[in-house]
Amino acid sequence: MTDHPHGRGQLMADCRLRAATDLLTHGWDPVVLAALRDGPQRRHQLRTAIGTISEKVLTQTLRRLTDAGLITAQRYAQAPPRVDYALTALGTSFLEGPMAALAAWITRHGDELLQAQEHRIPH
Amino acid sequence: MTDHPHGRGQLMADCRLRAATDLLTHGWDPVVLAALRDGPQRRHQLRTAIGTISEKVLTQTLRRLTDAGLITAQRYAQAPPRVDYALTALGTSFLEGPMAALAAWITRHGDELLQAQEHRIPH
DNA sequence: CCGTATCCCTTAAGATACTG
DNA sequence: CAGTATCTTAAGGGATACGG
Repeated sequence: MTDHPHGRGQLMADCRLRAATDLLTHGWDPVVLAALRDGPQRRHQLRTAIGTISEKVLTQTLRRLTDAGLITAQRYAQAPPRVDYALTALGTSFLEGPMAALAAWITRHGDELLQAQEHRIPH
Repeated sequence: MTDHPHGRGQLMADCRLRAATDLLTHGWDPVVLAALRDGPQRRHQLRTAIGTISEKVLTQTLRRLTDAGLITAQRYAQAPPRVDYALTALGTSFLEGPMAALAAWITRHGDELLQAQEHRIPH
């Protein structure tokens, strides 16, 4: 879903809307953003805080969020190297806007959602 | 990302949060939900309204949203068959809550998002 | 410590032909 | 018209070993 050779029809033809929804189609993006909520984190701090993310996926996620302008990568020229990741203003607004709305919706309707899925008959 | 044999760490360990974010990891889900915004639609109406969704994917999406309890499938015993898809109260609340928040965020910050991605150097 | 490079598996998604 | 079946491609994700 990263590239769009097809488009998703006129309803979401707006490139901006696609770009934003893509921030959520990558399941780890919200996790990493949430992990940065309380201030900058070094890479391995993120890794341990999140717990089960792989090296590769963490790298991809950080790069994608950096490219999108939601986080910054502050690099210190040291040995051993050190990199601090932090939310940008854009990232913070995304966290406090859409993601907060999602979290709020879950606290209200999450039970219904889970309940419905329990009734699923495993084909 | 449909199943979760791994979990996403303690930050998002809450199953309800995962269930909700999964509604957005399937890129077509928001599109179909948005297409139902103005009332019930028959299957082929959705197909033409959306434009580029394939038969299979439309079926999968409708089934997933139905299972999640966000939409209903009203079946009429006719020949030729007729099925009306409509938002449930849960689906409407999802549309008016998280998705509206996302749309609102885009109108404010979408430009910054696109601008950042333009500066991406294609590896 | 911060990443990269591989290898492998799973799945979203597209295209098309076909059934009730 | 609604939906299934089948095949194919591309990409996400996991694990681990290696490099700067």
